[in-house]
Amino acid sequence: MDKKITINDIAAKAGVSKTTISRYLNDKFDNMSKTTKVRIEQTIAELDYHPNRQAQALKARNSFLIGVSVADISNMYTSRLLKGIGDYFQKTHYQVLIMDADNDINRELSNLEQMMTEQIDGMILQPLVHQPDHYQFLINKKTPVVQVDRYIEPFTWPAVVSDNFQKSVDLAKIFKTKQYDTVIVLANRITGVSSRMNRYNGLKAGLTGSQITVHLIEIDDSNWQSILTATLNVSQRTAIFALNGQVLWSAVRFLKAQQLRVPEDVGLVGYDDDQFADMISPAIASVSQNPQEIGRIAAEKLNLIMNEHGVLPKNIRIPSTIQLRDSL
Amino acid sequence: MDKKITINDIAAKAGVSKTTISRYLNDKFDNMSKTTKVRIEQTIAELDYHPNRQAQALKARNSFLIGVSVADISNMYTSRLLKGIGDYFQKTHYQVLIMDADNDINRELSNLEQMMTEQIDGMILQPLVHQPDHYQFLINKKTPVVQVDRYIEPFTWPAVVSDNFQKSVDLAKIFKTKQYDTVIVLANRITGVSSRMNRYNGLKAGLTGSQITVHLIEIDDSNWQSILTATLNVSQRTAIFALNGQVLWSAVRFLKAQQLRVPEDVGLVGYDDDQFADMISPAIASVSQNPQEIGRIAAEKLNLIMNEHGVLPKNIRIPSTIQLRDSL
DNA sequence: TTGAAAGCGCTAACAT
DNA sequence: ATGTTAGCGCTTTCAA
Repeated sequence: MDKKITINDIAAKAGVSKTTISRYLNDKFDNMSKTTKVRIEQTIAELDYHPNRQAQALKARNSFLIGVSVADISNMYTSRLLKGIGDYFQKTHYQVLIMDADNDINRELSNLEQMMTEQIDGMILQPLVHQPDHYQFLINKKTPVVQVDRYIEPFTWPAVVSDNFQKSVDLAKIFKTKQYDTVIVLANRITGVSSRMNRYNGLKAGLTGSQITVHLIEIDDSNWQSILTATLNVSQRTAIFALNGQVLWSAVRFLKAQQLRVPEDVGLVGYDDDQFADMISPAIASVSQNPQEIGRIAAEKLNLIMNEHGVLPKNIRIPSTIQLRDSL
Repeated sequence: MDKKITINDIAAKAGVSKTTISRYLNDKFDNMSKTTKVRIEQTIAELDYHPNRQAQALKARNSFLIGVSVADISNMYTSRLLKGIGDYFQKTHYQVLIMDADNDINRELSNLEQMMTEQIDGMILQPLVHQPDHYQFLINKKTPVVQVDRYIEPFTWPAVVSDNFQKSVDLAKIFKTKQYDTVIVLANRITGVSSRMNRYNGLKAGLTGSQITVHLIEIDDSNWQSILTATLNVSQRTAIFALNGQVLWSAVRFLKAQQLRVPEDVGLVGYDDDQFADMISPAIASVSQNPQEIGRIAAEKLNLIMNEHGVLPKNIRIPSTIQLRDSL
């Protein structure tokens, strides 16, 4: 390994004090002679010097690090979310530290602890848990936080989310128009995940006063398939509403295996994964979110909070779009 | 913002010197009285103290930061790659700094510069460019690097990749058996991307001596669709080989629009995105890579290089699997 | 069993 | 226009 070049090496080689080098690094050229400036520039290039960020951070008393905690890094929603966050911070002097909770509460906790040790200046959090007391240590710390996709209640930090409730209300209208008598909501465990709760509750709200029955089936339940079959057997015209991309594909797989036709035997509508929903036959109706925009706005909001304190917590809803296709 | 708690605060409150606190933090209990240990433990818990990583890094002369540079963060391959990398480093004391080049050479360069400033201890690189001179500054720095998915030539750093060439040779056999007379390779620009080159060259190698013609069509070319149509018109039995997931879906979309039947009118085989390839009708044959394993192995390898210097550059191939389905 | 003091690479207040 | 110096939070040598 090469010996690391420091500010002292540059100072010595350029024949000036390290203060002058520091001034150069921080663009303080007001009182610097042209010659000195050029000489420093050359020396830095020659030795390929990069100022040590840890030392700068230590001195400045902040780390220029943003922590991003995601529930599960390996799905499209997250990828696009991260794209948006990265695009924004790319233009700033912050670095992004992404940590994957892998849907494991203990791992999330350990990640958040790590972030504290890294002295992160701010954080974007897709919380695994709905209860604020689980994040109490973070709340106490007063670290700037922006939530994405989901939020804890009561609101402690601003959240940037999709308009989940409203879009389910809209879907309810469609179910009524198409004269379904049963809607099965297929989801991962919804308790404690605000986005899923809102999708479920929005549907029920939109359906009040109608004759349509709503069933919730969680695929974490090992015998969800038999529950689903049983439910289908006792209903006339049923639609399945899959609350995320992964669940949608489980549903498609199930229907294929059971040789149930869509939409003749059962209607189907999902969330996300638009480009694929569009591709299969019949094309599947879905609610299309905008995770990249959610990420971008969250990053922007966080930057605002970090640098001009006192912005109030607020719930920011990014519109999603219902893509009506052949499956309903 | 709360005043940050430092080692001095703990020392003062616990009534010992900061040396002793430091010893506690670094598990040096050999000569520490039980009482002192307990008192420190309590004080740390009470004040919710987290040692400052920047200060530790400055002292230790390394950052405990790993840089990961990916070509494009928003696709499934990358997500799963990152999952593997994260899972590995999760168990170490390293943090992972993920940077997205967004397929932009300048942005990649800027990211790598940033990483130098962050004093990263090591790097996992999915290079955008094939030529070593583009990465010369990195090579000079002697930063430990492991390449993933692709590599620059001649080999400078070890690379963990899929067995691209071999799997294309295997596919060639299948094309022969199924008596195709033309294979169209559909891809993003392959020049300078070793994985794509190997897939293309493997196919040609496997086909030498046969009567089968190979055409390469790059979808970056704005009129790829007309080129494709023209090619299909002059051939008898054609198969399309799409070199990655994204391109595969472009192909599916194209064939659907042209109302060409698969496999009757044209055969189709792709790469990645297995769960979707499996879902559509007809199910599409595809080569299934293992990006999570690639990530894990790369991380492991990097850790090895960083901590026990002198491991020689080597090309590690992770097997992928050909999933033969109805589309061929 | 514990502490004092020096120093990691940088910035900034205060010189000159 | 530039330099001297103290100090950010930590680890480590040396001493007690």
